[in-house]
Amino acid sequence: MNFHALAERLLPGDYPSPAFYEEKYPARTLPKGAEVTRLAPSPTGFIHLGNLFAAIANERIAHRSGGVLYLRIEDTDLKRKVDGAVEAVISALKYFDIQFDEGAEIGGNETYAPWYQRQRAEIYRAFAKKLIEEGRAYPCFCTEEDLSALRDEQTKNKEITGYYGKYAKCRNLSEEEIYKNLDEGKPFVVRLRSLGNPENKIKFHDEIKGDVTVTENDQDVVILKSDGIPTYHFAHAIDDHFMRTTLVLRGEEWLASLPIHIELFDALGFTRPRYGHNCSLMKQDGETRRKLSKRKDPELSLEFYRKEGYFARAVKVYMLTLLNSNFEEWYLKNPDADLNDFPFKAEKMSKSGALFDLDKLNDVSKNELARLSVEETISFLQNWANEFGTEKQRQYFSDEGKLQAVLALCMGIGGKKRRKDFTTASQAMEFIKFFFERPVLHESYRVTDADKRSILNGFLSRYNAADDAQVWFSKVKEIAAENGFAAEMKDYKANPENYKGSVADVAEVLRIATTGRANTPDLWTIQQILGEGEVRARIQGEIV
RNA sequence: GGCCCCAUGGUCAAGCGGUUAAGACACCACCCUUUCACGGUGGUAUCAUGGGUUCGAAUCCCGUUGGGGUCACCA
Repeated sequence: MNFHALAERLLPGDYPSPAFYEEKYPARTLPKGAEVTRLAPSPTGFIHLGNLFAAIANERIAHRSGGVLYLRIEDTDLKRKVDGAVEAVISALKYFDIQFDEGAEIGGNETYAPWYQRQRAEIYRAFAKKLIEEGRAYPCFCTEEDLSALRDEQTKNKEITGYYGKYAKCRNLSEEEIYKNLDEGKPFVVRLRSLGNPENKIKFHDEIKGDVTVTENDQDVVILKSDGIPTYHFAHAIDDHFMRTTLVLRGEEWLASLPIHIELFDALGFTRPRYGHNCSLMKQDGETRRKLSKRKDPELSLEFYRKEGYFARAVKVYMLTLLNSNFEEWYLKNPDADLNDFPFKAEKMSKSGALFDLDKLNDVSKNELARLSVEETISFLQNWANEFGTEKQRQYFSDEGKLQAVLALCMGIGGKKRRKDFTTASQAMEFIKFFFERPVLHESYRVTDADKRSILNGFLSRYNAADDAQVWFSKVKEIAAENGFAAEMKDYKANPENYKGSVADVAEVLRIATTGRANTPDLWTIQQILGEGEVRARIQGEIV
């Protein structure tokens, strides 16, 4: 068979030689040990926690080593394209401080452009043509029906499915048959002529999983689809070679196709990059757990976390604790260090998939938010409110002095210990709501209606906003004594049967009347912030 | 089903042949306290299973079980 003639018929025209491309996309000059990693999403525009998880790992490894992180868009499948998706990916990741050095819509080092695979069609065809010329690839005229019939038959016979060996019908088509099909205008794909034998095992070192054994590939995989666009596998080999990726860090769902990639790199005469296959983030789904899925878990989209108002750094810290098991310990020891100073290591990544734990994220969030100053908190809350808050919430920011006082109280500024009441912006806004809006729903009082009125009236007759906290509380004690409640906690604890309750119960009545809630930060301070008129009005409103 | 990966408390996990099997989250109790939050002290709870190897196994080997992934002209 004249492979050159066939190649010319299949992919007519002159294509540059491999040497040309080797020169066009030269090896990078980078310091020793520097890693070139990449993110290569398809442009669906949807990113979830799992993507962020992988993105952080790639970013850290590139930048810790003084290397490069680039963004390549795998748009070989037209069905997946969504407008504005690339910008959405970039901005979502930027929110978590993940910056690309080069790539689609970013630019940077133009040497390795373009970063959209559709714009790289020529190079894929050049190498496909070369493989055809070498007899390592061939046209296949099988239709989708042929293929699914084949699959059905193989399934029925309990054989391995796929296009391989004796099942690869078009593999040994005669020259006449090929040209006849071509003359008839039949569409074709280009398949790799696999030389592998699944009996052979390949020992392979994975940067995360360690030594793994994989089976040699024997599938004649499609490398060029009928529209002349490469499949992922082929594009991966070409792009990661010519973009000079040193470390391919990707999800472990790719481990199964690693044999294909190994054979492709060999067939093309490229040196393989190193690989690390990271486990995916899992989600509890009923009795079992499964990989996060963009279809099934919309609540795990990054957008969800922005809407809830999770603090970006908190999400990142949590991801880091899952990513590198020694991160948490390091962070405890170096609470003030830059996160980027953490010595991130691929080999410290877990081999088994971690269950996403919202409790833990919330705990991290509380701690992170408790590190902020009042000013930082205001700007964090305001950014959130401007985008996701209600009109009323945005008005909280109009009286900045009041807001500062509220936050200082709720965050425990000035006290010995910071409070940790805030987990997200939306929750914090809800938490401080009663300072700005009269509570509509009050928690139920636990004293009798008569006691409630008596306590509230007793407070109103004594209340003076000029009182300091001590005087104020001594008045509360008076009210307690007057109504048959113990003024001193220790008296109550000693003889609970002698009292209706304690001063704590009295304070609770005042707290609910003032804020609508049974649990709040210090009540005296709250009343100071609210002002005498507002306090009286609220309490009066509860005496009906 | 074939192939591959994985397996320490409810969750994330340390551990690399000898430990009372760390730590964090969650949970419980107590302390602090006018409530809550914070903080403090203590507690419940883990080596999937069966065989080896070894003086000695969570750690090494084999089987079993369980979980996950993958088997496209999608990535």
